[in-house]
Amino acid sequence: MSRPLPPPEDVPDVPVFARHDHARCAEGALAAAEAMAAAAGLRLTPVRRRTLEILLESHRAMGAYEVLERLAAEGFGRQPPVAYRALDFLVEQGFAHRIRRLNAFAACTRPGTDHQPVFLICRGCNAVAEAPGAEARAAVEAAATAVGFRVERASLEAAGLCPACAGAAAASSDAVR
Amino acid sequence: MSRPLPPPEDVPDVPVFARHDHARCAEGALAAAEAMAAAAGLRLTPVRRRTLEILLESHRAMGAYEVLERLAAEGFGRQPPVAYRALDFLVEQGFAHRIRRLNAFAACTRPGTDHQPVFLICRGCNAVAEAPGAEARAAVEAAATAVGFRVERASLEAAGLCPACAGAAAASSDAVR
DNA sequence: CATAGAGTGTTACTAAATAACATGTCAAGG
DNA sequence: CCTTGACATGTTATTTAGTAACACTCTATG
Repeated sequence: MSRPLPPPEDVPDVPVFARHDHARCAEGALAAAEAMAAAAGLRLTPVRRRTLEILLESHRAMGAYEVLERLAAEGFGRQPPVAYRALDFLVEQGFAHRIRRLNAFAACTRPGTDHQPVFLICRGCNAVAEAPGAEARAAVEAAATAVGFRVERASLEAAGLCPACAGAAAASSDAVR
Repeated sequence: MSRPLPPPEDVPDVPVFARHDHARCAEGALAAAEAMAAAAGLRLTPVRRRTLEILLESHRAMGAYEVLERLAAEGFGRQPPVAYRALDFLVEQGFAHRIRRLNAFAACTRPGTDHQPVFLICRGCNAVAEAPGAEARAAVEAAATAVGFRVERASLEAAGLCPACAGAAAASSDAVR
């Protein structure tokens, strides 16, 4: 059974690129995922839960094999499907995202809130943030509709520099001058 | 040497999802690539040229290994770097695009024209079309700027159904009724 | 308490990508 | 003319991603 339930509205909009209380941020996301899974009658089993926790440790995207290594070290299965199944579950439920540019996965920073983010991938520190994507998605939709294409899914990913890394880059190029 | 040159303006805007004279479409793209490479002092060598021709045969995205198989059969090298190097060259020069969602490559339908397309990937026929992406990119840029992120590159990819496949799907679901 | 379905684990394999190194080609400068 | 260096092509070998297929276990339900 999987009865639809309004998502919790108390998930704070965490500014990933800003300093923040990460422990609290991760706990919140985990709690939200737990609540949603329970409400939907889905099982956030040990592997799945642990996988989410691992992703939540940082705001980086992690490869499936990197996750697998961690899981294996903690006594879970050591074969690829173990990681892929857990990750696929998390992605399906919206607790994590697949970052196609990196062939990797990142925890969702706002689980439960209905969002279609643009992913911002910093090439300096590898952080992945989610920016509101409604406008961008509307524009993609419009461009597609204009040629008769029916969009089912869209991935909007931007690579570049986060504020901190851009600042650092500017500072070091100053130093050279 | 690599002097910048204004791109040729005579590349027709081919509607990939519409019926079109594909031989002419492919020839045009190849000619444009040749002209651009010559103008920029770059070498469109046999492997590179052949790789582009292979991609141009269809409007599908092809995996590097699929391309490699073809190249090997024609007497070129049979190891992955052969294909990857040619493909990377084509992508760098804007003669082809990397489709991240598919881990694959597609020939550019409008080489030389300065474009930042949205890719439309049909799950029915695997065709990949390019739709104008200026608005969508502006929206992504705006969303990024709002959180202080500096965008360097963005991939905008939509998966769904092209007009023909959407029509076919509708027809078959009619048939069931 | 039987049993179907979901979940977890395995083996085995295919596909994608890159590192590191050897060889060939060709144009520019001595 | 011949050397030299840059670029291109080829190789071997390895890493990283992803999936198919099958066996076992647990658990909710009739």
